[in-house]
Amino acid sequence: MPKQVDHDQRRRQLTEALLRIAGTRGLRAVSMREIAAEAGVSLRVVQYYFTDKQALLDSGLTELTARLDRRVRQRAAATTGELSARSVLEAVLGAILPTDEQSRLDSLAWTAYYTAALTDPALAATALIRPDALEDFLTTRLTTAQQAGDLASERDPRTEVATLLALANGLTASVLGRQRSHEAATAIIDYHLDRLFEPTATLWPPPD
Amino acid sequence: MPKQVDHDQRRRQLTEALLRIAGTRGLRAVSMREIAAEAGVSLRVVQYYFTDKQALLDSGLTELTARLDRRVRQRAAATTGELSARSVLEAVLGAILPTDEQSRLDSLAWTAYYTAALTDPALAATALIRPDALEDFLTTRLTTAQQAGDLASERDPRTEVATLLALANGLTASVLGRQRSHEAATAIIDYHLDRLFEPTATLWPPPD
DNA sequence: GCTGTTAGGATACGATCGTATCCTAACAGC
DNA sequence: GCTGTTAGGATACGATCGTATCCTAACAGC
Repeated sequence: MPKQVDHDQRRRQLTEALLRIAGTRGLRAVSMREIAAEAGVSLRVVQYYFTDKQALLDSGLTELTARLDRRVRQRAAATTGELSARSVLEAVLGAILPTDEQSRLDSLAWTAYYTAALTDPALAATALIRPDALEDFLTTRLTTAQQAGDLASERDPRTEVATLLALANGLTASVLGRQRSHEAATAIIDYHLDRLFEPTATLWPPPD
Repeated sequence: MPKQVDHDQRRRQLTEALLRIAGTRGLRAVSMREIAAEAGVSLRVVQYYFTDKQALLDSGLTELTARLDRRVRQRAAATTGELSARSVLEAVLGAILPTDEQSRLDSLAWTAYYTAALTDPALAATALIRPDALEDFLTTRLTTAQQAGDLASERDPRTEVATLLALANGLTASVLGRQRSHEAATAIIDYHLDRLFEPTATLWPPPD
């Protein structure tokens, strides 16, 4: 076996180049030649390590999913000891919102993929999977919190989780569009969580 | 002046063809020739009525904005007499969520435009305007409701409105991705509004 | 009826795209 | 040292893109 090259490393290098382009200039700007230029290799190398463009796009989507998953887990792990449902929610939602430049680029690329998948059957199967696992996990957490008395009994945990995830996605869109800062988005989520975990009975009657 | 043709009508016809393509096959599939085919005219006609592709895209975006605006106003007008803040919010949020096939197509096209604008300076100026007018209008409505005692005094009207709009956008994304039905999305919004307009003091103490 | 403008048919331009092909330098195994 | 495989350079393919150009049929104004 001559000229040993780490194929996985090569593919990673090219996938990262693709995601940089997608995050800065959009999926529209992603072409085989642009990826080659961004990765500093020739067009032939891109062709050599991926059978076709679709395989490259699939790889980008897989990497993006892995990155988001990693971010969520890292945030969750960072709240060691802190096992309250609220801190878990804060970690997950904080991982979804773009904060630094890198997560902004990834979030942009993800949005581009999601939107493309809405009208592209080749991407739909991979990009439009329902985030069931995350929703189930958070719902379980919230149900436990409710049983412990940390959440008002008339609240529905699953609906609350669905609300929070949709809210985080909606806020992400506005942050990407620079309509609000990520701090402003975080403040809105905190406000919402404040109301969610408020004691059931307020002590003063409504003024009338 | 020979051969009188209604230019505005022609441009509308072409703009609608563009939006049909954008809503079904994405902005990616929008080309001068595809628009011509969709509108049932020759390429030359498309060129004749729009100086270039960018002008056509701008026209599509303008029309889309007008349609959304029209939908919101129609829903608002349909709740005649019903002047409660909640019914106004229901009307606006219901107009944002895709319900029938037409609003789904428009919502898809809008999402495609918004996403493209995130990485395309030529669209950014028009597509990424902050929806200040709507947010201000709803905030004023909610503030009035609060003064009338329909909203708990510790709620912040502007944050609540921002939350609702972001929630509606997030839910729209999930409806477009067929991750939930528009009925399920509406139920989530109703649930949220139930909590928002709940009497301040609940009558029972939290179980502990 | 002649003339000038308008609406649009026909065709071609260079650029860029994904993909295919051909070829060679470099090295592992014998 | 010869041989066969691998990694990648060079180049070309047909398709499609936005745009430009050339030309003519149809009609309003005189």
